[in-house]
Amino acid sequence: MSDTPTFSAPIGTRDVIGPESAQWEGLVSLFATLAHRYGFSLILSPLFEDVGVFHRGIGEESEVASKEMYVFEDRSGRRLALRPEGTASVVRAFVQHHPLTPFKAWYITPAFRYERPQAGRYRQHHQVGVEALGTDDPAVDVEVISLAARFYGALGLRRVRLLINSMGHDECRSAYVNRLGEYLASHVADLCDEHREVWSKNPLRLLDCKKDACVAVTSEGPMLIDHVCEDCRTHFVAVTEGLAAIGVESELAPRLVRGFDYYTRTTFEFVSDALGTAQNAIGGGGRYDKLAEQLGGDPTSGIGFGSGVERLLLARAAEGIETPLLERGLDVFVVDTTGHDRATVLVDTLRGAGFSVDRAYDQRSMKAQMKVADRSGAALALILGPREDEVGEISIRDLRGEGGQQNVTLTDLVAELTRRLSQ
RNA sequence: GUGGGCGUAGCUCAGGUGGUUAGAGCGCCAGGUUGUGGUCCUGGAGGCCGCGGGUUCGAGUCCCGUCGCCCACCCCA
Repeated sequence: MSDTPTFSAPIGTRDVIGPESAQWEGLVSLFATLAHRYGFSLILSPLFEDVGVFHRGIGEESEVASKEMYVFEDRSGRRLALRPEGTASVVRAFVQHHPLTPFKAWYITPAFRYERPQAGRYRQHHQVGVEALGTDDPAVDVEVISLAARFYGALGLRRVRLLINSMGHDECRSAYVNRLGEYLASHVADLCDEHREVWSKNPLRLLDCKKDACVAVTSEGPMLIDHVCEDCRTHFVAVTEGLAAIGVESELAPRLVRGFDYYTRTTFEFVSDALGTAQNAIGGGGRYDKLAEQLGGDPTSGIGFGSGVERLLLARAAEGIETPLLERGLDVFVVDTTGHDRATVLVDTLRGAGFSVDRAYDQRSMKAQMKVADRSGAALALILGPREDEVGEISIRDLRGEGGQQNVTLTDLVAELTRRLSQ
C-alpha cells in the first residue's frame, strides 16, 4: 500500500455496482418501455441550470430551494445549481424550444439535495419521470397517473397506495389560503411548538404537519378540496372518475400538500406501506399550469411525475420481491489453455455473430479458468486446449446442468451454439 | 440544522476488568485431481484495529477531537 490518500464517495452518495446495477438497468429499461407505450420520448437536459430556473419554478420559499440546493458559481461568475428535481428543467427546455404540443417527454436523472442522509434519502438520488405539456385535459392527468401505477405494478409492488388531491388554481387557492389563515389565526395557541411562531408564512404547510396538535386544529378547519372553484372541482372529478374507469384506485388526501410551489390542480403521491412511515413516498407529481409562464414562456398547462429509483428498489426489497429485474447472463465463456491467441480470435468471431461472450485472461490453469466460467453465469463453456487444437475442434460444456460435454468443429460452432442457446 | 448507535481482513462479525506474534466464517488464490466449474479436503495471501491527539512502562481495548456509516426528527424521491 502506498501513502497516497484514499477517497470514498461523498457523504450521501453511493456507487451502484455489481448485481445491484442489473436491477437499475432492468428498472430503467422497463420504465423506458412503458413510457414509449404511453407516447413519451426521452428528453436529456443539463444537470445544472441557472439558479433562477429552480427558484422561480419550485419556489424560493420552499424547503428544497431555500436550503437544500447545491448552488455554485462557475468560472465566469454565473450562478448555477444542480437540479434538485426533474420538472423545472424540462419546462425550461420546453419554453426555450417551442416544440409541438402536446409535448410528452420521459427522463432518468440524478437529483441533488443537501440533506442529512437517512434510510431511503440521499444527497444524490435518481428519478425516472415524465412530463406532458400543452393540455389541461383531465385525460392526460389520468394517463400520467396510470403510467406510474402500471410501472409500480410491473415492478411487482403491491403495497402501494395512490393519494390524490387538488391544489386548485391561483385564485381559488389564494382565496382558500386566506380563509385557512383566518381560521388558524383564531387557533394559534393550539398549534404545535414549531408552527405556533411561523404558521402565517405558509399556512398550507400546516396541513402537512404530523404533530398531534396541528392535526387536531387543521382537521376541524377548512380543507382545500372543499373550496376550489367550480372549474377546478370539475377537473378534479374528471380525473378521479377517469382513474376509476381504468381501475386505478385512489384515495382522496385533502392534507396532501407537496413541497414545490408550482403545483396547481391535480397533485398526487404514491406511498409504499412496506417502507414504514419515514421515507415512504416512492413517487409523486401533479399539474403545474403556471410554471411555463413563470419561466418566461407562453401560458402552457403541464403535468408530470417523478419516482425515486432508490426508493422503488428499497420498496421491492421490503416487500420481499426477489425476482431480478434483469437477468445478466452470458451465452458462452471461452476457456483457452493453448497459450496462443486462439481465444482472442474466437471471442471476437462469436461476438461478431451476436453472442454475448466473455473469457478468462492471464493464461491461468484450466481449473482456474473453469471457476471463472462458472462464476460468470454463462450458459456454456467453450473449451479450447491442446487436444481440441490438434484436431481443429472445440468442446462445448454445459455449465447449468450436469456438465455434459460435446465436441464440434470450428465450422459447425456457430450453428451448434445457435441451436443450443435457442432451446 | 438537532439527537442516538456504530467504525477490527474484500464481506459479515468475535476480540471480560489495558499486557507481548489481532481471530473466525464466507470470499479470493494455490494444491489434492500432470485438461474441466458448481460438493469435499489441505495450505496460502490479505489488517498502520477509520484518522489525529492524550493517559500509561504498555492502547483494538480508556479519554478528547475529527471524519465516515447507520438511524430518528425535519423534509422529501
